[in-house]
Amino acid sequence: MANEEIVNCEYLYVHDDLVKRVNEIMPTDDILYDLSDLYKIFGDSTRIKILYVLLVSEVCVCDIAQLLNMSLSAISHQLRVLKQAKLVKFRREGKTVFYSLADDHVKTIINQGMEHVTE
Amino acid sequence: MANEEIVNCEYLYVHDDLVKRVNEIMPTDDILYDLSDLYKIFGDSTRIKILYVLLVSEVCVCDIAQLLNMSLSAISHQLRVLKQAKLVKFRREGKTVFYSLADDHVKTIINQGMEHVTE
DNA sequence: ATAACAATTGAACAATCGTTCAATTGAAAG
DNA sequence: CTTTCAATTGAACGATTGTTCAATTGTTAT
Repeated sequence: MANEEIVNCEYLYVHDDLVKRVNEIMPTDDILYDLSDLYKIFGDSTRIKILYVLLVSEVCVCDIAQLLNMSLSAISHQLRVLKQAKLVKFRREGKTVFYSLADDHVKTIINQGMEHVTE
Repeated sequence: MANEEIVNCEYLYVHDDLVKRVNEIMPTDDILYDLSDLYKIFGDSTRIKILYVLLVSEVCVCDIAQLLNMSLSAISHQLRVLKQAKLVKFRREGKTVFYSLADDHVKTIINQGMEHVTE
C-alpha cells in the first residue's frame, strides 16, 4: 500500500486544518468497508433486476428466474448475496421459497441512484 | 443466458398480472446498466475515501494521496473513474490539478447508504 | 535546453466476481 | 421407498477490477 517514493507536495502544509477536518468526518475503515460492500451489491444489474421484481411483490425463486429469463442457479446465487446483506428475507412454503424485501432501504437507495442516472 | 432446462413453476400463472406489473416498473436495460455502473463506483472503499476528502474541500491529487497514504498513481487511476462518472470535476493550476465534487448527489448517495450500514 | 515536480497513462499482476454445470438437499406426492 | 420438483451448493471458467511499476506528459523554474 504505502509506496516507496515519498510524496510531498506543499499544499497540505498551507491548509494544515484540512487534515484535521478530514479525520473528523472520515468514518472508520470498518464502516467504510461495510458501506462499499453495500454498494457493491447494487453494482450488478442482475441483482438490481431482482430487487425491482421484489419491489412489486413477494416472489418465488422460480418466478424470478422466468421473469428475468435466467437460470435458477444464477438467481439463487444472487439471492444468497442479497440475503447475506440483509436486503431480502425469505419464507418456505412446501417445495417453494418466497423472497421479499427486508425493509424500505432498498427502495430509497435505488430511487436515489435513479435520480442521478436519469437527469 | 437463457438456460437449457425449461423452468416452469406454476405460480406465475396464478398471478398473471405480476408479469404485467413487473414490466411496468422495470427500467430499460440501458438505464439498469447505468444504475449498476453508478453503484459500482461507490463499491470501492478507496473511491469512497476520496469522495469523503472532497466533501471537506477541493484538494489536489498529491494531497489526497498523502491523506489516504496511497500512491499518486493509484489515486489518479481512481480519480479517472470518478471523473468519467461525472462525480468529480477538476481544474488545473500550474503543475497542480485540483479535484472537487461535481454536484450534491455524492453527499446524498453516501449518506443514504450510511443510514443502512450504521443501524 | 535542462531539471524538477505534479499528474497521467498503459501494461502487468493477483484478486474478486458472475455465470454455468453437475451434484445435492428439502419437501411433497404417488 | 421412489419419484418429482424447487432450490441450494461448490467447483470451474472467463471476465472484470484495483494496485504497482515504469514510462510519459504538462507545467514551471533555473
